[in-house]
Amino acid sequence: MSQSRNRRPTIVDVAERAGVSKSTAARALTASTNITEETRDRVVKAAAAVGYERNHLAVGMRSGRSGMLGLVIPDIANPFWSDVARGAQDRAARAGMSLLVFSSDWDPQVEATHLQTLRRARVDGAIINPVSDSFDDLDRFGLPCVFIGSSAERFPDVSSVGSDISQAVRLGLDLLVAKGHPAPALILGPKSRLARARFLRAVHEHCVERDVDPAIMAIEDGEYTVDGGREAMRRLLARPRVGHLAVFAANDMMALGAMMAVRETGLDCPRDVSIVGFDGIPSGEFAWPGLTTVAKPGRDIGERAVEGLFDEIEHKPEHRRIYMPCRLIERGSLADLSVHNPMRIAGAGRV
Amino acid sequence: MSQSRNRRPTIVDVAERAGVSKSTAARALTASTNITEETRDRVVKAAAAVGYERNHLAVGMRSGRSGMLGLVIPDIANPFWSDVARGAQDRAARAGMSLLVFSSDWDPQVEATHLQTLRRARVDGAIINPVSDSFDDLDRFGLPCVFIGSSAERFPDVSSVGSDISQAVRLGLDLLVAKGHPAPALILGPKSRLARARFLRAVHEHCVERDVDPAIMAIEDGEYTVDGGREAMRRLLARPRVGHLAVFAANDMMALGAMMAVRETGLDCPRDVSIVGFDGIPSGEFAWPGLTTVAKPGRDIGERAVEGLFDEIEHKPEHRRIYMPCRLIERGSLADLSVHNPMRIAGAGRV
DNA sequence: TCTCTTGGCGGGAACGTTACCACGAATATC
DNA sequence: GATATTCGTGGTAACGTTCCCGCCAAGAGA
Repeated sequence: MSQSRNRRPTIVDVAERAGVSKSTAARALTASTNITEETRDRVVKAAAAVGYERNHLAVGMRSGRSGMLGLVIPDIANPFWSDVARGAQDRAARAGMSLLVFSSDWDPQVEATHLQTLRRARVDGAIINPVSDSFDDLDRFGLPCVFIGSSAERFPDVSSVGSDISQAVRLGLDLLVAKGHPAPALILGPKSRLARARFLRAVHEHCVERDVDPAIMAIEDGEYTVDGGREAMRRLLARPRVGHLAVFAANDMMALGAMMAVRETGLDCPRDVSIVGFDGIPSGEFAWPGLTTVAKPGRDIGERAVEGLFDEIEHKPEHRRIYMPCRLIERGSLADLSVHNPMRIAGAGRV
Repeated sequence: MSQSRNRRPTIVDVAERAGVSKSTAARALTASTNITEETRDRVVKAAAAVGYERNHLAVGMRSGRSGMLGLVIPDIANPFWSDVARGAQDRAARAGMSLLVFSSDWDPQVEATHLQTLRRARVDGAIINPVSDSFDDLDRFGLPCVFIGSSAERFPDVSSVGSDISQAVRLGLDLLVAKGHPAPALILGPKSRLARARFLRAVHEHCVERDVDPAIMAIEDGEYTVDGGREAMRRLLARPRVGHLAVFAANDMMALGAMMAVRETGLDCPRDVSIVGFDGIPSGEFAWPGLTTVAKPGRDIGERAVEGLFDEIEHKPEHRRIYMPCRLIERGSLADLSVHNPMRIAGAGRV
């Protein structure tokens, strides 16, 4: 009588079956204090018997903790961001929390909508790659919040997790120098993007350390896409030059586009042109030649963002900015022109 | 007094400010009946003034609808599945619903845990790529549910959305035949996988229609990975053969691995070996030569799955099985050996 | 034996929302 | 002009959970 067939069992169903009050049933199923081992056992058995599953909506309402986290990224279908999502999801699941995932498509309007949905869903916190330059909603957002990605830089009073661009650029440039390309050309993103400035600053720092004038490096801009990279590379190839051309692209998609442009021009990578990318997307592995690149630790960034969010939710310490180290992936797109390379004599450079 | 600073405003805060009862406030903010335009206006203004956001936890508890959907896939970082997730998320968002995303990593144990989390979260329904062969939890799952992927085939009494393998195989085989490869070799998945049988059956059907004996096609098995494809291709190349070798791989990763094996053996694709893949992952575009493949409509599958789930939630009609058509992506990995191809004389085959 | 403490348990309120019902006023119908 | 209908509004219960408080019994100490 107490439990109709099509209703999901509640804690009172469990209590009735175990012959205790719902308070006692709740205690048995949660706290470990003030309860006889024998009573607890009876309740647990009753819960299993009726197929009881705790209603997290009710728990969330009562406790003010929904047990859910929000993740707002530009595009879950983008390999880098899906990697971030995977890391975040894993870390959240390990803590018994669920992840609400949204794609903003780099559209501030869409982003605002998703943030509102997050607030309504009463998530306990959110991880956001902010697309809107202003992010007016921030003050209104009113939830524990961690930013990810380079655009997070704009908001000094919010904790953030990103990749260590400076270290990444150093990694790429060191390799280029070691392989005999002391002043590679640069393919960068649009001037409006903050990431571009960050990248360029890191390059300059590296240059002054080596006592080389940054001005001698050729620079072309483009959108962070395959086509953007292709166009930029075409312009680079159209410039007068002597000998081998080395390129450091600020994004793997652009690097892949650049590689296409090289091939379309009838040249060969890495024989005539060397290319180093930045991101570490899977496609780089299957390109030919394989794309040498500096890989961002997407998954780790996702994990650390969740951990940072936990801090934010629980202790509210000082806001922190975390930069995750990137790592080099050497494949075939970079020719070794260094003096110590025996291959150099044969003029091959093929890897 | 009514609204302390650190509490989020509720509907009674709105009601007090608008000078109405909370019932009226609720009506103004939801139903469009039995309310004066003037009153509604006052309430809406009051809601905006106090920064009211409807609490979906409470709504869900009261209405029995949480407004959330669950998605359980093997790996959100896998390009195909992240595409599915993107489609599902878009469609859900369009209906004002949120998506809880989980990765099972092909582990039945992990899957079971996620399903339990979904039930506890009181999602209104779930989209699942079932990994466990038995899926004992299905009867216990007790939620509206749509399966996706070829493994869904095992469960006749659950609605499912997948790609039309039969049509996809036909597409690939038709192209191979048209380009002068009447009996390509096949690289398939492990014998234990249902998808393998489905693929092979479709090939056989196509063969009988063309009056060719399927037995003349060489077959190699492997895991659905790059290495699996590489090994399979090595074995294929080790077999005695005359002239050009054409291969139809049941998975893009395997196809990419096969392409590597070809290169590692000192042969050239597509001059010596033609390769056609199946999936349509982005990496295929950047490989060299570009991978000709049959693309599964991942995003569409995600969208349709959500739509099917809506049907399941609302009307509960008959269970349905939906097969989404795949589409051909022609790139450079398939040589044209047909009699009508002028290039054939030159012996190039390069695209 | 009486009081005091302790541990186990039940009753009730509260979280924020919406559905249902009742009430009064205004309009429509005869 | 009396009754029926409609419309706008307010009060209240309920969704399922947990927390606080009070109660009772059992044991300890005087």
